[in-house]
Amino acid sequence: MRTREGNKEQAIFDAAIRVFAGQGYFNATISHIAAAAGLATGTVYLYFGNKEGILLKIFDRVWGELFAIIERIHGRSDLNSREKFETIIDALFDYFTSNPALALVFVNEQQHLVRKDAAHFTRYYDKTMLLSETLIGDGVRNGIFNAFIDAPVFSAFFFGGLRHLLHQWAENREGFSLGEIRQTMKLVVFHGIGQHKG
Amino acid sequence: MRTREGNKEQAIFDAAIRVFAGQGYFNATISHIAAAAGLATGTVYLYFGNKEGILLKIFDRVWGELFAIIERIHGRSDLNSREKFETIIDALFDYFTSNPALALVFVNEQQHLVRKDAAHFTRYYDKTMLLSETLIGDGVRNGIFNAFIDAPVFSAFFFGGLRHLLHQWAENREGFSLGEIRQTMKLVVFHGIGQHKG
Amino acid sequence: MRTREGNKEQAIFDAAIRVFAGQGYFNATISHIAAAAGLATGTVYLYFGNKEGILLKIFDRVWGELFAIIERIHGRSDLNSREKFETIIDALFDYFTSNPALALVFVNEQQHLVRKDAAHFTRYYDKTMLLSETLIGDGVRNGIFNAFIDAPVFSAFFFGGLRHLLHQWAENREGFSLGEIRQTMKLVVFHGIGQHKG
Amino acid sequence: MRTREGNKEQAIFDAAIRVFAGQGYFNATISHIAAAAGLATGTVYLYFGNKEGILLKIFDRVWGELFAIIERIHGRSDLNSREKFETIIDALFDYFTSNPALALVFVNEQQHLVRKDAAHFTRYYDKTMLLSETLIGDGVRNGIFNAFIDAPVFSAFFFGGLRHLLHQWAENREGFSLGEIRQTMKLVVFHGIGQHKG
DNA sequence: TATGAATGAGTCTTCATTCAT
DNA sequence: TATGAATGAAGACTCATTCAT
Repeated sequence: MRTREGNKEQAIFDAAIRVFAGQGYFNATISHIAAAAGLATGTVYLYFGNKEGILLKIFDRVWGELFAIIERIHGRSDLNSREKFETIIDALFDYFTSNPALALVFVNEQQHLVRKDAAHFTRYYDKTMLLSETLIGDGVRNGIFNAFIDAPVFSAFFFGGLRHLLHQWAENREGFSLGEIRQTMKLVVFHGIGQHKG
Repeated sequence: MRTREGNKEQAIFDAAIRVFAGQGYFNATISHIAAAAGLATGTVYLYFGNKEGILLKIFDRVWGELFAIIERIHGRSDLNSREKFETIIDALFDYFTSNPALALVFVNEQQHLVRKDAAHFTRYYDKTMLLSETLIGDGVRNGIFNAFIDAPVFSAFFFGGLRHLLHQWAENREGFSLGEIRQTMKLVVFHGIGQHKG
Repeated sequence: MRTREGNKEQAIFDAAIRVFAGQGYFNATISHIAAAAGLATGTVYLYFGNKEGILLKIFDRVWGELFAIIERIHGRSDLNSREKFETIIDALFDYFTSNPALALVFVNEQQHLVRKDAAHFTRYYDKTMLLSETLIGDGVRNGIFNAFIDAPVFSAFFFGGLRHLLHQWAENREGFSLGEIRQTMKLVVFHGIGQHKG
Repeated sequence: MRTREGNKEQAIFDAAIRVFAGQGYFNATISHIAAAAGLATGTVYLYFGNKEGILLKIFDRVWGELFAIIERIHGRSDLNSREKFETIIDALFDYFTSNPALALVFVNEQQHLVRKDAAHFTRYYDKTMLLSETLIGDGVRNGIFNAFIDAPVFSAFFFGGLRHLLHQWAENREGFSLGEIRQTMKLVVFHGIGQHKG
């Protein structure tokens, strides 16, 4: 028989990320993805149930990995709350650094899946938010973070800001320095932009 | 719905916002929009060149108005930089408060237009970012803002955070209190989440 | 607006009968049917939900009309059981005489619908069989029909024979004389092929 | 299912009958048949040229065997015409009794092959009809059958009736008793349903 | 203008068939 | 032979857009 040489599923997966990133989920066609993977159209359906299934798998994998990363950092006892936040920022950027196209898909195409199966997709997001809120709560208790912060609102704000920066960077890697981004985020998140005398 | 006296363009405009917000630009059909406006399918094409044209006009109008608002606040001499930022936050939420559907369209569907005509669409965004950067620069010069802040990065972070909160609020107005959101944003942006003794 | 001129639904209906008769349901394509009706492919979907829907409507209409015909004859008090049977034979052939293609579809394509929705499609058949069985029961009671006949089996046998003759005639109208068919059926059904002396 | 020693062609043959009977020729897939035979998809093509070839072989075999059966009975000198007919009825039911699925395929799927290669497929049918007509001619000559019977029409009627009863029985073996069916067919065919006094 | 029926290009998806192993 | 992964042609169906009224 014709054995599976190489990893075609991975090839489709990668091609889909590139194509979705380049033209968006709705403008992308299966045929285009197949061609980008160097395969025939029908082959895609040997590995994925349908177009949406590809996107689904991308998000499942990314969210799964991101959540694992965050959870691991969250669980570390050698870091205080502030250091955890900073480590998370670094880890997230590290995750996407080698694959800007993936960042674009992650940032741009989630909405479609949420519409189709909100329950499935808010799960990861919700869990992540929860972790963030716990982290803030811990920080407040330890006197590291301000007690006046509304954790859910801050978490959403933080996630949105991070997401947008990721987007800007992925679209225009020359215009944005990753180092600058990480640094600024850490500073802003911790100190705000306000000048505090003393 | 019967259309009010010749205001068909507005009817289509409003219907499109509702439909785009509800199902997303790509899942929305012209016929559905027409029906939501109480008009026949073909009538839509008397007022808009094509489907994309509707989305385009929505964004042109929203960005135009948002930019005008921000510009006006930016120009006020009775406010210092911090107050300007806070006023802008309030103004933006005020703008969308009466029309959450518009917020959803604004937050979710811009990417499509950027893909089609990046030049057109980054113009408004870029101008807004510039204004924000100027504002920060002023604040730094006046000792109100920290000098270590990278203005472009902060502006993008701020925009992203704001956008996401807008999204969360629009999707789930019971779950998020606008007052809480505004308050938290102001605090976080200015003070950060870090606890500063003294 | 472009008003519905002629009866497009009927045109599609008729075209579908011709195409289904000519190549069979599965070999027929919507595009072919549309072309046969002098319309664009998409137009078919303005009048029928999908391909199966066309076949369904054909069968619903034919069965409805056939059943009405049979029921009417069954209800006549001026005919005895034998005359009713003979009148039914005539009426059925009359029904299809002007539309042999319809006969072919009726005879060849029912199986597909039965597979999809047996409940829906055995209803008509079952009702018809019931009518036939009642008719036979009446005839037996009146001493017109033999008491030894198993009504359900005979009814099915009769239906099958009729159906096949319809098929043969529709496929090869020169080879089979309708008059001969009707005459033979009546004789066979009533007298059998056995020679009875005396 | 493990294939028994090299009898793969038969395994495919049998599996195809089951699958065709269950879902119909057009809904059946080669992969499904292969799986039902416990073989790989490609293996099917080592034994059959293509999908249609499987159906073709089924019909060729069945028709060949049925024809042989009928011919043998037809040639017997120890039976008169009536007895031959009755023996044929019994033999046909005997043939399918052990394989209802085969009956369903035989009854439901012939039309497809006729469309593809009418010449090939009417041959068997025509030969069988001819035999039937000869048998009737003999009976008439011997005073056993009525002279007024149109032999071709009767033969077709008989074939159709038989086919349909076979179908009903194969689909619903509990509902129809084979004994009842045979008995009724013999009676109806010979005596008709009419009550003959004296 | 307004209508909504008609169009047909464009896509997803299936599956008979091929082919490298 | 046997396998089952790979192919790609074919077809159902959708929907933005057009157009006759």
